[in-house]
Amino acid sequence: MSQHSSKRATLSEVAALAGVSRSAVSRAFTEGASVSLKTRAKVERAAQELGYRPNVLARSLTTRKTGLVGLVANNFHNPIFLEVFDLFTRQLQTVGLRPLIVNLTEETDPQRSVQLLLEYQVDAVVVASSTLPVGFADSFSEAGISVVHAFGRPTNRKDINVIGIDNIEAGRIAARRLLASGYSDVGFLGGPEKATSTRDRLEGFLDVLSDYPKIKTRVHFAGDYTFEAGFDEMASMILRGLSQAYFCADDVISIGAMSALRRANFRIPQQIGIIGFNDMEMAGWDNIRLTTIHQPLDQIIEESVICLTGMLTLNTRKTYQKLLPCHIVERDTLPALS
Amino acid sequence: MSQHSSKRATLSEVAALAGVSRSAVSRAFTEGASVSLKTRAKVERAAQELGYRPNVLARSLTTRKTGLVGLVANNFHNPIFLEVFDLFTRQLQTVGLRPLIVNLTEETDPQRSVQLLLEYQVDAVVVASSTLPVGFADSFSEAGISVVHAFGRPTNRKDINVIGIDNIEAGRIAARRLLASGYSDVGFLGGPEKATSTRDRLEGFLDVLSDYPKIKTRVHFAGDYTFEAGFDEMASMILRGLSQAYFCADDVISIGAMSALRRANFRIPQQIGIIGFNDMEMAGWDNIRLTTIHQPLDQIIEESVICLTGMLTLNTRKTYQKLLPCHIVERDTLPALS
DNA sequence: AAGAGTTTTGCAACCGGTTGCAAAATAAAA
DNA sequence: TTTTATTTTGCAACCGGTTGCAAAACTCTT
Repeated sequence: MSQHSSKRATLSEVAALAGVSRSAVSRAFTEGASVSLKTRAKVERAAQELGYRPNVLARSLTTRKTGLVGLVANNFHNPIFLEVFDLFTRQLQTVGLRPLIVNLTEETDPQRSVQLLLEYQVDAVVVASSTLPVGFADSFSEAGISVVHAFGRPTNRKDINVIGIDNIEAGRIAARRLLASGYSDVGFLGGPEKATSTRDRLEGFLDVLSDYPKIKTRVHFAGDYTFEAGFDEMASMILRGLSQAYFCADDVISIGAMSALRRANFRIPQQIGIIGFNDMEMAGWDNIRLTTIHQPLDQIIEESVICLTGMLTLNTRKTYQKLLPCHIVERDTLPALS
Repeated sequence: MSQHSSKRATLSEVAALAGVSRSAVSRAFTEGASVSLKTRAKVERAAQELGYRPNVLARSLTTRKTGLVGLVANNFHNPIFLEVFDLFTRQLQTVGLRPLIVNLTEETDPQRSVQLLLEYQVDAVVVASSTLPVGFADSFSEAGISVVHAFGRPTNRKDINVIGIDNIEAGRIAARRLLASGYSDVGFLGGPEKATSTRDRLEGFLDVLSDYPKIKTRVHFAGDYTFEAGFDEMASMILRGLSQAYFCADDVISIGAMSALRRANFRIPQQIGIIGFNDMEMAGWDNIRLTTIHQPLDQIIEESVICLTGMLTLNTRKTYQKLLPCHIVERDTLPALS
């Protein structure tokens, strides 16, 4: 029967009620500490009575573990991020860690976010973004916080863990797929030109196509990983002349682009082929059915959390850099292969 | 020049380096505390030198304010929630509060979440959901944490703040709009039958229609606020016979339903009219253009945060229950009104 | 220069926990 | 029953801060 005065019960009060020392209470609430069953029972009864719950923050003062993990992101307008969020929060809470979200907007000062997470003594930071300036993750590491950069690009800095995909290879996969459909004029429609993810995907894309000089290649960038950016860019491309098929470096850009194409009465895939990137939930919706490159979200996030807990429990300092493979999932925006 | 030893600098170290007492350092970092400019300068230099940042958690021990706010949600599969998330995290960080996310899944024990937030000494909790069992928010309040239920339903419990919309009125608005188009056979397609939001919207919907006995009315429920649920339910409705227009009590359900209709070659709005609910970003996308009832997300969230900060600064205990008005945004899934 | 008023400072206690260490209690061996 | 080994317990110091209070250091008068 927990009782609820406005003030929260404390360790000492429990100790008093149970008739034991404060240490005893502390030990009763610590996994694997040395307490007899007798006292533990007494303590538990008293705690129950008072509705006592240990103060994790006070504890963290001596244990130096807060269980807090900073989750830094800047892409709150791409629906895939909801999936990322869902997976991260779930995974983290299953291993007993609590995500502290930082929404990096244009207004917020990145350096301030670093300080903020420092002040909250986070055990580690996850940077979940492919568009953050290279070197942003570094500043955490410089401040002495372990950091894993999910969806990041490998780096030769030894103190940054990176779990992501090989964007260059993804670009190649897309190019090869378009070649397999026999197109002779193909385009790339990326996200922000400065985003490493877009640059890498483009690099791989061109890498393959450079072996086929007869195939015409065009390159465009949407300013953002958003529907509007995809729509607008495609709308202007329509006026300037189109390729036969496009690799859009993000699903939501693909959807925007397709929307512009349909509005201009192009039929997909008969007249224009599209291959996207990410394979977000929505790509499989019946009214979209986007052929796209699947990014193994759940694996990336699972590995990230594994990496995290690894660093926290045994605090090994070995760096973890892992790129997971992508694959195409065929739907209805490219002609079926024979 | 901050220097970065592996260990973080502490108050005492700064005090030593600056040649002042620990209290002085503490005061230098406290807004409006009594320190001379001279000492403040000394402290700031030393702090800079050591890369010192105060430990917020240690501070919270005496101040009894952590700056942490629990953000509890269970709808990580409805794209609108990304918008909710974006707004909440932004708003909270502008007032200096940090969101601690709890992802309530089927596996997680709700009571455990309550304890967890208690252990982390959150200053308050925001429950952001319209589908959580009535009385869930209560358990926080019972545990002595102030709670605001965003998107909730008004309650006569005096200790729960509710900021949301009048779902019953929203149902009425939808019904009137369908009447205005002259339909004589209309349907309701809700979310989970037990969700209060769905029940209330239905109540309002039927309330209006009960005055028009000649108009045929059908009621259906999708099991979930998801695309698939909307798609599947509509698919089965198609087999059982359709009304002329539907009020779908959520945008993502609407999109699923429309997808099923289009696949069965129904034309929208010519053959079947649809009005949704929420007005999420995607509803305005060019390939969707859903006529829908706008829910004032930003206002709800802004008010929620205002309510929160109100309770925290002046800790008034007066309850705040506010329902904001909704309005229709006309797009292309209902015939235009003359 | 002494006194009164105001601001700044440091001491020491406290916030709610943990933990090394030695003493006390218990169990096992002789 | 005494001795020895093992487990359990409480003391006291500590984690990194804050804060009431009285003393110290400044002002400003007179």
